[in-house]
Amino acid sequence: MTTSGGPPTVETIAERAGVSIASVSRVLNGHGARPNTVRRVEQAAAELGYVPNGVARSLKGGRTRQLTFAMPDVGNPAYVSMVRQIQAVTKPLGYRLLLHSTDAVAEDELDVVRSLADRTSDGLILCPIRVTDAHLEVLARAARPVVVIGSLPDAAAVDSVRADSVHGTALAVRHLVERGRRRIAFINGPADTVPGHNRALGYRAALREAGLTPDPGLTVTTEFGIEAGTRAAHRLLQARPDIDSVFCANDQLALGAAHAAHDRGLRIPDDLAVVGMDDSELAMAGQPALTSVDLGSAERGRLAAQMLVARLEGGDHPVRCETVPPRLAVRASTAGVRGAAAAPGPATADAADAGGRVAAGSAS
Amino acid sequence: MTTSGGPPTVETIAERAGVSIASVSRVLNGHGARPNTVRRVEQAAAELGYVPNGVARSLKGGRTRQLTFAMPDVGNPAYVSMVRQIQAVTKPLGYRLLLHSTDAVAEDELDVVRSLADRTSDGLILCPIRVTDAHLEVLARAARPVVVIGSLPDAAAVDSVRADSVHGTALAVRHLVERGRRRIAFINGPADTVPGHNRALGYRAALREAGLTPDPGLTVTTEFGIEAGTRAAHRLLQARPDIDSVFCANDQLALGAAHAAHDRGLRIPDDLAVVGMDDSELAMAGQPALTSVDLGSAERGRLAAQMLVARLEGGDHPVRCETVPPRLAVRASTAGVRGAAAAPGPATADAADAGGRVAAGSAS
DNA sequence: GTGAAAGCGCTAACAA
DNA sequence: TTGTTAGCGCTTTCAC
Repeated sequence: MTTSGGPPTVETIAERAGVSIASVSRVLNGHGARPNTVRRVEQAAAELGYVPNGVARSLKGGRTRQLTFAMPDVGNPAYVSMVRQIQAVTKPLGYRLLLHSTDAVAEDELDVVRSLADRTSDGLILCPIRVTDAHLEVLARAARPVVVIGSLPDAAAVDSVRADSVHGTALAVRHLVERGRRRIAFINGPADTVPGHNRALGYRAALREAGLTPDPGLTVTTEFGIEAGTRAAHRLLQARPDIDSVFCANDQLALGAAHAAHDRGLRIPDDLAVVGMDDSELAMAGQPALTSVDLGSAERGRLAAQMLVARLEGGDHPVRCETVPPRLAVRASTAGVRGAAAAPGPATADAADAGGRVAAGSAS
Repeated sequence: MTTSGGPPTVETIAERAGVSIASVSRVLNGHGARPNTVRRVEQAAAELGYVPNGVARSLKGGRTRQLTFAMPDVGNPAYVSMVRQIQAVTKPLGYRLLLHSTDAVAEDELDVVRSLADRTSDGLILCPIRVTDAHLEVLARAARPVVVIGSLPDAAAVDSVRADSVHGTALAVRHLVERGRRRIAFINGPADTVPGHNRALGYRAALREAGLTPDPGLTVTTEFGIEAGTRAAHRLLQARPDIDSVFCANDQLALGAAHAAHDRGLRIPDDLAVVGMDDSELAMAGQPALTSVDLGSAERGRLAAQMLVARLEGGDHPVRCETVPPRLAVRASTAGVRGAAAAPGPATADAADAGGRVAAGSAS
């Protein structure tokens, strides 16, 4: 059965053009042929509306030109901005992007890495919520290149891009101190994660650096989410009405905290300064607009994509580990006590500018 | 060359287990074999850490178990909630999800449909910004099942799920009228799209229904975005300080408008009531929380996924076209003139409750 | 129940 | 330059 009912294949074209399938393949891949052959093949292909079967091609070539991105939550703006940057890097190179939402379930993350063995994807960018020993084990045996967005032990032979939440947090605290705040509360996300732990470290370190004594009663831990932020802030303001500012582990929490403050009749920033984290669109949505620490989600996504592509297309090279420095976007929610609005465009300062030593060792 | 250096294949296992590759395949697919054979094959597979090559499987079977979702913008919360629902439906069925951000470029959308011919994906959910004749032509020849999220001519033989922006808009306007507002402005998104056009229709119709005369000076058209909303609202409030409420074509615009109102010293809702659209997380982020029309992004995503799966797995069935009714989430930004806060949980009302006739003909 | 062999659609090595 | 042919790894007849 030569020309059957299905979609056209190289064989269909070969028959129609009166050449062999090898010639068809050559012409279609630009591997040179006699002008006359080229013309006939191209015409036949056009007439039949031929599109090469990508699966067959992949089977032969061993590459699918598909990349996978696995992150905890599609809904989180920080990950969405990673998706956007990854697309920006890989799409022009002809890669398709497979999306995986792990809902922060570790077993799901492991499965994604394991499934690289099915040859369905050429590489993976993994954004785990927490790296366990099981992760390291599975990553070591990964069938395809993987780039991790997050902190890995130095021993792990895996490319990675990390944020620096220690210094990011410090950036926020220092900024509040500079604006004259002294009783700086902290609404942290889940503490049993690497970033959560590092933010707590950065917070305490920056307070001490400023000559302030960390007060355990000023730290609250909760899940991420606007409503969670509202509840946490109410609890905090109830127990400690003396605080003059609050730093939140992401913009959702900060927005929730701002709501709570308004409910209690507090003015922002006069009575309470608020700082968020991630510098997502939500920060602009605040009333007033929120100062926010940008941990470089977009930059991390871009770097990870570039590293993965380099691993796939470049030759072998040593394991890379990049750390993206945090930046502070200053807005009206931390304006000086005089209540003056911040400059129109958000002022930014990277960790170094703000007096930070971006120590690679303690980075996360 | 039998057992080479690459990853294990059916042949590797066959050798190790001392059986034929056919038996390996049968055992691995649960097609019955002698207990002893089963045991030996399973053991060999386990020892080798065998994972079937998905590409080879697809080539043979003609299905990739991959689905594609193409939408205008990964960053838009409305599409993100579609992604989440699509995942929820398809992941348990063993499908992977390919994501495509078309940036609202029509040619990109067409390419996605055309590329179905490469057999790399089993089906597509397409969310076009505007359906042109070229779309219809390409859709008619699609190599794989497609479900469109959006409005299609009745003649198109393509499954589709549509929102009802006409009635969604009317819901918002009626609600404002009920709350005693009379000078209701409208900040619309790009007007040269089907939804943009329909929102304009719904706005005017609802005003007339309430006995109010649409005033062209009260409608402003702009791009989507928080800052665009702020600028549009400033323009509006400058030219027409008499307005008592504003309806915005999405939550970003509404948030921007709320900012502008605050800047001008207007109180929400007392001086200006604000209604958004999409009922995204941004609505909760407003100060006060924004009343918002939910056009059912999540529901549309879920339905589209179910329709696609039905098309792929069920037998043939007639073309389906579902319309998702809008809902109104009432929050503090439209509280009554007395300034009382809305009930804690958002009250919702579907189009029918609010007195609408959900006419299929005019739906979009 | 099991094995040999065909073939999914393509690319590339080899011959002519 | 062109055609013949051998696989890529898998599933599935078809004999035995």
